[in-house]
Amino acid sequence: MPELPEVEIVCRNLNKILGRNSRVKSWLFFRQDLRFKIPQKQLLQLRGQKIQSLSRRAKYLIFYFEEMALISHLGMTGEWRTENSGFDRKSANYRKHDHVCLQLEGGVCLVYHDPRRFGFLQIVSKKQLPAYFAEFGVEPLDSGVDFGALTEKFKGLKGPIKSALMNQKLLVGVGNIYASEALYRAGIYPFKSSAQLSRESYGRLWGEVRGLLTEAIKKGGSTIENYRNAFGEAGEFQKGFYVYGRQGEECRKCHTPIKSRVLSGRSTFWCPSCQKK
DNA sequence: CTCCTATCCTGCGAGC
DNA sequence: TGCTCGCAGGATAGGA
Repeated sequence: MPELPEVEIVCRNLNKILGRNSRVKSWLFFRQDLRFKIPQKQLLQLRGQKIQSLSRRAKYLIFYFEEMALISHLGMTGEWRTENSGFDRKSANYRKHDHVCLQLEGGVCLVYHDPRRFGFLQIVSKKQLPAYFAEFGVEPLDSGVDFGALTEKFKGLKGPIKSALMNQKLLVGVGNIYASEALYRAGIYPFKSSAQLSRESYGRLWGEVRGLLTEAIKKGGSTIENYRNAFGEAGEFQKGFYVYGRQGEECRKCHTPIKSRVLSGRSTFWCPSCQKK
């Protein structure tokens, strides 16, 4: 589920909830061995504190407290959902793989659910945040991104363009699905070397990345109107995929069968006619 | 340096 | 029906 659009949607939905109830009452821990061990003691120290704001950086959620920040990464299968106060392990709506419950004053609980446990929660001081994200690339949806400079960086790379597009040190938020989709939209062969791609192609690619992510946020957001029950779930956008998961099916534009091949261990999809070598 | 592989986990669908 | 296999949207350590 979570590439940039999905994390952005979770962030927006959580913000709606936190607008009303934002003070931490306490925490419940059902399981602590996520990707990293849950920092229980530090989380408990946040009791009584207000969540000042919640934002997204790359595929990470950041909850801001007085001195500290809580970082939440959803890994592959992480979800936050709401439950009413009184939720615990014995509640009827407790689900397998619910690991943490953040109880807010005012009667709402935020429950972190993550079957594969690739996600994590970390506490860092707010001062440490710039260092934490120092190695991360540009936000594709920010205004004022220097895409010319990004193009030059990409042109200095050796590997295939799809790998570069997924490298979070250059550009954040694009994962395996949106990489294939963006390259399709831009008419770029995924295995083409980053260095050999023309500046014109890069110009198209950045435009398509932004358009794609924006559109995905819009579609996901529309399905998740009833965010209190369903936020965190994938939206409608998968219906609009042009290539992802469509190997053997016809290209929506030219009817050529979509191909797929593994690149760096990740399934890669493209239309051999629309995306020429 | 850069690139690829394996790995952390559970669930699901395909195929037998 | 029930089993095994392969694969899944992230990120990183370690080897070549």
